[in-house]
Amino acid sequence: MKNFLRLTKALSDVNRVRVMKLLEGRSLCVCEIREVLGLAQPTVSSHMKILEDAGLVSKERQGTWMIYSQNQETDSPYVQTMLAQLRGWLNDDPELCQMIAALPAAACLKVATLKASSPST
Amino acid sequence: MKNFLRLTKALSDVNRVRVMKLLEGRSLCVCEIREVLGLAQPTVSSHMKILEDAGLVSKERQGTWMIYSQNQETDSPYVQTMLAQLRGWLNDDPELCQMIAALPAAACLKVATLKASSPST
DNA sequence: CGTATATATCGATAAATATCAATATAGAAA
DNA sequence: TTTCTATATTGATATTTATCGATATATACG
Repeated sequence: MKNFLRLTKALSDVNRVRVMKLLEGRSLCVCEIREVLGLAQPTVSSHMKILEDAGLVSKERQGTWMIYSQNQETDSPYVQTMLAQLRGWLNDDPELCQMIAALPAAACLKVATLKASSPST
Repeated sequence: MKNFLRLTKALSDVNRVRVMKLLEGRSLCVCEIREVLGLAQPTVSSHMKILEDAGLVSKERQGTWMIYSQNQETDSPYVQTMLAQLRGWLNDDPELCQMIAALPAAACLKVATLKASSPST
């Protein structure tokens, strides 16, 4: 029950649902999420911690950036089901469409990838 | 988005989730729910209104009782999916099992049914 | 009609939550 | 090391929410 409630509570805030839908497109760093949602950075970090505790997202450090992704490798049936269902839901939400369109073309990620695959080593 | 959040918020309270699981067994009146959950009657009415607004339950008056049921006839895909999934979830939750066991054998409903099908008319 | 029972609504209060400013931490680069 | 950038944590505040007592409503029964 506790895990189930962690999941439903995580998905009961509009900004956290937006994050989950944005993460369907690609992984995002905190600064990108902050930009798109128009929230303060600590607020975003707080939301991401709640999503992580619910098992909905995983994170990976890339230099100073913390890259958040949908946690597809979860072993929670609740999370598995909700991630799959969410993918088919809310796809015509106008505000969400606007946010996805406003997402820059992976500014942080591009740099991070460039650095990771840099031929300098 | 608004409807989706109504659903997740409705399912983000432990007592409301308990109600939904209890309603899998049979319909319940407010007084039965109050008894099993150990909450005050206005609290239960408040919870049931939230579940109803989310589309998760329907109600039917039978005399002075208000009988609540799972809203299987919903046209919301969110609700349809969650009702179906919930049925397979939390079935080994010890507290829930205890509550289901503690449910009297449809005291209110029996009387209501007796009256409804009474041969006195 | 008045009484009794079940439920809904109202009003107040306590707990939980979302938010942000300030600060701390961690890694990268000079 | 020092500095810079990105993120996390802390502390305070405002909003939301869960809860209950008191009251209102609605139905059944006499």
